[in-house]
Amino acid sequence: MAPPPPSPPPPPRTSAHDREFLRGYDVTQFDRPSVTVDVCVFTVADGDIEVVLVRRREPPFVGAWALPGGFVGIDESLEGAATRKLAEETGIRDIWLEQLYTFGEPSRDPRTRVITVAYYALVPRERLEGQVRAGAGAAETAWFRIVDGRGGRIGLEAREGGERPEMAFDHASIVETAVRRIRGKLEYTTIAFELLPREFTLTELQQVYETILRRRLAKAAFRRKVLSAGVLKEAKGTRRGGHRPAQLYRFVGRGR
Amino acid sequence: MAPPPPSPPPPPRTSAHDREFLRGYDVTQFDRPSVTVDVCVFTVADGDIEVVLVRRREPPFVGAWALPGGFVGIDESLEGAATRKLAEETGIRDIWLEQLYTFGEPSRDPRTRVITVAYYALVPRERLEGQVRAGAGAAETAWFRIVDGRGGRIGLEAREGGERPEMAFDHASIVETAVRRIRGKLEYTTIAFELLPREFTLTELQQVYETILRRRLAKAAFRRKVLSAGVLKEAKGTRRGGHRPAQLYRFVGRGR
DNA sequence: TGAATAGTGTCTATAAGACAATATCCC
DNA sequence: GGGATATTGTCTTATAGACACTATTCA
Repeated sequence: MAPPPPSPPPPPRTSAHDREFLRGYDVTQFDRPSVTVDVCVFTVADGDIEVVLVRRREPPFVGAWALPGGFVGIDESLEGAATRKLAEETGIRDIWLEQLYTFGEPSRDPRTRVITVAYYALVPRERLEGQVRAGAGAAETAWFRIVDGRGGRIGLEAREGGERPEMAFDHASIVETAVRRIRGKLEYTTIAFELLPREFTLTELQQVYETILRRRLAKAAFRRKVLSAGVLKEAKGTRRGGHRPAQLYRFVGRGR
Repeated sequence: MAPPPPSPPPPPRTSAHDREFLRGYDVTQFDRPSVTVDVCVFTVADGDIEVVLVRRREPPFVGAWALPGGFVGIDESLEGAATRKLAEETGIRDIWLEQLYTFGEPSRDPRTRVITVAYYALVPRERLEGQVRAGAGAAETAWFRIVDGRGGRIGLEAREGGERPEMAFDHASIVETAVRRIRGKLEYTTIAFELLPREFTLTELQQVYETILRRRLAKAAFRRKVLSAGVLKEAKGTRRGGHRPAQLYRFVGRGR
């Protein structure tokens, strides 16, 4: 092989010509959509997936349940906006967050054209005890169990009385997309660990998988597979509770 | 189980209160980012992945290579905008398209705050012969081979002389994200078939997999797996060429 | 000691990888 | 027939699922 020739220094990101153009650039020359973020925060509790919603106290959809979210600041990153709105409206902070999908049908918001970048978050149940409270723009926050309905639809569990909570905008569709994404990624990523505290037992891990996948897994095979993946490290103690104590593990990812 | 009570009719999507509010709603009360779409069109040719780029003839980044894309119309869906801009700038139309990710770092465009919703598309090589041409806003279009560089980076193949084509904005990062996504989804979806014509041989299918995954696959195992998946139907003819002719297949998905 | 859960061992069925044998075409 | 590729068969190895057995704690 011939040795590679020396590479020239990279050109500047903006040229002098560009800078001149930019001075005369008018951002108002096009009609622009508004951009929001919405966040689906999920946890696993007692064999169910749950999502946190806030009750709207401003139009549109006053009184309906919505995902925490809101407008993106002009100098704010998308993930930054998602983190900020989540903290403002629900008090939840310092959690794992990942972009889900961007929903932009022209009719999805009755006010005007609004494109929303949806995120999903997974959080251990314990982290939330006493932490969730209604903040700015939210009249109330609550957890809703996710259930699988007929026709493969995924939605909120019906209340006593049989009616399902009404969701604002296309947020029901966003939640459904998020649940499908999590189910898909569960098997080839390590997102399950985001739903568990720092230390956990293999049975607790298996319960997370069983809840999200909606089926029982064989215990022996599950343990073999998880342990051979080499992403867990034995922790010091055990979890005790009336029976044989269970070894605690910690997620360490590849290596270490 | 108790029989479910009759469910009340769903409430209207917007209430009278909402409508009154909307009459007075001022969309200009917030600073709004601009929103664009960008499209990564990939094909597989001669053992390489290739992406189509257009040379910019307007600032910023005049002369640099960019993904086909542009501003989203105020009443236009995101996918509609992606389809439209792709046709306008490259002449490519009627192809499979899927949303990739939304890039929104505040500094990613020197003009103003621009959030871009990126899409990726897969198209059979044959479909493009003579179809790709530079259109509105593009000085030139060209195909670039994708190569894996040191440190796990994915980028454009260097030209003769050793320099790599300069890409506008954060488009190099978008292309890299798209290639990773395709590599990941190849194994658990049927996107590979989007890269092949209506009828193809199993060897051609295997070559698509080998190109994208960058490794040789065992022929017997590959055939067993693909055929047992039940998504192919034998087509009428064979592909002839100096050797034993190969059976043609057609992708039919589940069932039929 | 018994109930309950943790953890391990074994057998079988299935799938993946390696390798080779056979089949069919064109020249 | 020879070259080249298509297609199938077989053997080995790895993995998943089912099932049962052992281990440990607390009441």
